[in-house]
Amino acid sequence: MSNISIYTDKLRESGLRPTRQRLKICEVLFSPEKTFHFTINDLTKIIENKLSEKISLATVYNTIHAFKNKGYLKEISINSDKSYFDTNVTEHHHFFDEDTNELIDCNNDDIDSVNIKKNITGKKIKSVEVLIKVASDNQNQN
Amino acid sequence: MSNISIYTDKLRESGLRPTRQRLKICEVLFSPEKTFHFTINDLTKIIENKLSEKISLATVYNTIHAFKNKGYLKEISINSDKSYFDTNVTEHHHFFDEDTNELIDCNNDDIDSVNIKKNITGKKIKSVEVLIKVASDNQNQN
DNA sequence: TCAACAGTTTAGAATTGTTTTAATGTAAAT
DNA sequence: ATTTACATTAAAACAATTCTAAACTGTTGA
Ligand SMILES: [Mn+2]
Ligand SMILES: [Mn+2]
Ligand SMILES: [Zn+2]
Ligand SMILES: [Zn+2]
Repeated sequence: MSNISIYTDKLRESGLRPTRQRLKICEVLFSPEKTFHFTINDLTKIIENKLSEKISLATVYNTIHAFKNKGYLKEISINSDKSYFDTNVTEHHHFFDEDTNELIDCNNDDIDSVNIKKNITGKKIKSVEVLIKVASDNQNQN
Repeated sequence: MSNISIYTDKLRESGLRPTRQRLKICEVLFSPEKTFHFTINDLTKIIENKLSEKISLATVYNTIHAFKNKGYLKEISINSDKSYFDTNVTEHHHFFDEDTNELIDCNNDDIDSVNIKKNITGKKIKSVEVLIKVASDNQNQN
């Protein structure tokens, strides 16, 4: 499939030139039908498999940050160990499975929209997100 | 005030002996009327001011983790830079001010309780928390 | 055509928050 | 008192992320 022009557009929109490495990142991120969650390490490994060649961590970080700033990716903080990124850039909620450290999207019709009665003077709400931590029954609570 | 026996109890309950350093940590954490949010660095500085003496980071980390495991503190992840801790251990929601990097508690009557219609098979819900990111109007969205 | 430029890749170094280590010190139990 | 277990500490190790600077690549325009 010739998604390549889509990828070059996204890169240019993000202020980046389309290069071999960056196009491969795009392929991994934007060709799957389903959105997904990943860490920088996940992504780097996937790319090195597909590319059969090393890619520099600096390139991955740079590209991911540019996409995040442009709004083509979201960053999700679960614990402070490492960052998770999300190719689903719509505002949505998450389950986090503490047994497997896995993030699971929550469809908007799985949660009633959150009704906030308070506001901070002089501040605008930028996002409202719910995080539901789950674990198998016989598990020590976090 | 003689909160000291309260502090020693909390320490013992957490599996720790009461020492000068740990009692000072307790005083900073548990004597204020209002709950508050802090980072390890915040806390260490406060303690060193009150104590007029250095305290080892390792001691602070150990004590804070023991309290967290016992449920006397909560850990909150906002971004992956650093951990925030909360002396308010009830389940509650937060505003996060992106301009100042400040956490603000959300009273339970400021948000309708979140209604979750989906569940993950074999998993129990451990917590449900809402994070509302805010910023001053003329601000670039995260 | 090809030199000059702007932006890119990369390995490795630096930085930051956190955890571990191991030597020394202190509280508690006997 | 003596012994034991646990604490404190500075410093080292660690892991995620960011920065650096040298080599590289694609583009531009003389
Ligand atoms: Mn961050
Ligand atoms: Mn870190
Ligand atoms: Zn998601
Ligand atoms: Zn709070």
